[in-house]
Amino acid sequence: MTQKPLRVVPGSKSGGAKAKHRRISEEILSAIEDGRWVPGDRLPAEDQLAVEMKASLGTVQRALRSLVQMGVVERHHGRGTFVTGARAQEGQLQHFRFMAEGGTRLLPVYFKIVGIETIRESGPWSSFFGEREDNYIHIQRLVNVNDEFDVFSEIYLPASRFSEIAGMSEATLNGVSFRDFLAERFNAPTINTQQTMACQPLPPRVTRTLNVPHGQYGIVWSIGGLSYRNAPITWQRIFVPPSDRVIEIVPTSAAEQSPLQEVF
Amino acid sequence: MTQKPLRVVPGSKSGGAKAKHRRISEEILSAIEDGRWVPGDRLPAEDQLAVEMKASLGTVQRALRSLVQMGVVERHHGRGTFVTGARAQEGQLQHFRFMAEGGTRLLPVYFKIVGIETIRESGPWSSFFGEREDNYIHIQRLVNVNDEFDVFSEIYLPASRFSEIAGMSEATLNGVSFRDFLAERFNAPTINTQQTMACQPLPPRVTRTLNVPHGQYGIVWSIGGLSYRNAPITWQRIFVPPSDRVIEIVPTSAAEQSPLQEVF
DNA sequence: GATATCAAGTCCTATATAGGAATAAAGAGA
DNA sequence: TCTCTTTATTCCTATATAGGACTTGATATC
Repeated sequence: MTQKPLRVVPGSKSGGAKAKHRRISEEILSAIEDGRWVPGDRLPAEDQLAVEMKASLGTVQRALRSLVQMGVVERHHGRGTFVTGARAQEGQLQHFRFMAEGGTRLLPVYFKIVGIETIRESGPWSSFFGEREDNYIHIQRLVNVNDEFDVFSEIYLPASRFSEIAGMSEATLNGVSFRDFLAERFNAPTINTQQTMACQPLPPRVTRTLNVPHGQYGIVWSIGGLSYRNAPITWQRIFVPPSDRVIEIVPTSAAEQSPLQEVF
Repeated sequence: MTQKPLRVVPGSKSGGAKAKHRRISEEILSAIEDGRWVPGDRLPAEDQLAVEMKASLGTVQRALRSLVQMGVVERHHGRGTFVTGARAQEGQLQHFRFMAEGGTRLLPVYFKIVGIETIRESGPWSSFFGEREDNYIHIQRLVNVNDEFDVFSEIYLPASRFSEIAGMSEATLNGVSFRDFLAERFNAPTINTQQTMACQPLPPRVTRTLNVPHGQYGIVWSIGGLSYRNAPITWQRIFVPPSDRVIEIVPTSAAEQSPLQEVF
């Protein structure tokens, strides 16, 4: 009796063989993840990459376009291809911005650290980071917006990866953007986020710090920060008390969600 | 004396001549905007498009990839290229989702219209739509989440474009997703959004409808819906009273902000 | 009638090649 | 010294071509 031919499941990517342009993208991405290239570095020219990768020019170009799309590299006509640095948004938080109601001008913000500690408690952050992690650095900050109103921000970092931070002084950390800081010092850029929101009573430590009535309602906004390949790196929570100030939600991806006419 | 050669400003796209692949993208996009192709339609095959557009296959493919990126078309191996329909997310609002705290399951929602009127007042919506529009259809809805808690939603539509809706009965409009409805009936898909948020006292008509105490604080969430080429089509505002329920923020772009491994 | 095979249509990947355009640095000329 | 020109490097666009892979429907076979 003859061997019955294998019936290939429709829709399956036969064998999981990845396209070459994709393999190249991943290879370059891995190199960046590993720190073989760091933000600001120039990659080899595309024709040279083509030789190294044993691919044609067009294939390498396509791979690089994917990385541009992801916000991992930037390309400049005539200059080269560069690993994207965490570009600091002057005086702004990174996942959202403040503006006056109806206005267009962004409002400047200032941070002040009100507490750093290492904790073992679990909470929403532990399910975000997964079960392997059990020590967290917990940093609480007071965020002032345009000298007018305050927001409370707290960040949870896995202690194993960022242990150096636990030893830093408040003076060192004051005023820094953690998004930039982690990207530059730890090669852990935030590429994407997971966000949830609710209107709830603010916890006592927050109402005390913000100097609003005990039990005041506010927006409780949780932001999980993900890096390359969706690896979790930060979990933060923002407490926003009532105010006229309106928060503009910015895109969650580093690949600056370009206006449509720029997508091409 | 000889004519001084024109000094070209560095960085200028000499003459504004657009790349061919981009011109093709825009041509197809225009056809879709004009309704020459409607959601679900299959576009001509890529090699046929190449002939029509007097371009090579690779160029057409690149143009089509841009449109996929924008969420305007979908391509299926072996089947064809299709204009993206507004895919209904069963029982879910379109700009955000509800889930229980810490849970992963999305909660179903139900709409009930509590008021339709045509108004002339101006407000945040008028600056969003621009000054030319002065009549708006104002639709207020009660949104029930999982039989457990309620949210208030209101939508402002420019009356000139959507006048038919003003004449529709509540029965017709009850339960529909306006995002899908506008996409299908008016060829006005929401491609992108502008969002702002604040914690503020809920207005009386909202507290009455939601049956919460007068003056209760809540999240006031404004969402401006934009279509192709960032043309404004809807302005809506969601009032979220306090609750344990946590809202998951979904990406604002129709181009399903794919997880990183799918970007390639 | 059910199943297997085949063929056409379509998208997907990849290559080799050509010339254009932006940038930066080296060199020529006043 | 300053300005202009040239050159090398680099990215950008576009073409023509080849073969592979998925889907669908028609055809042949049992």
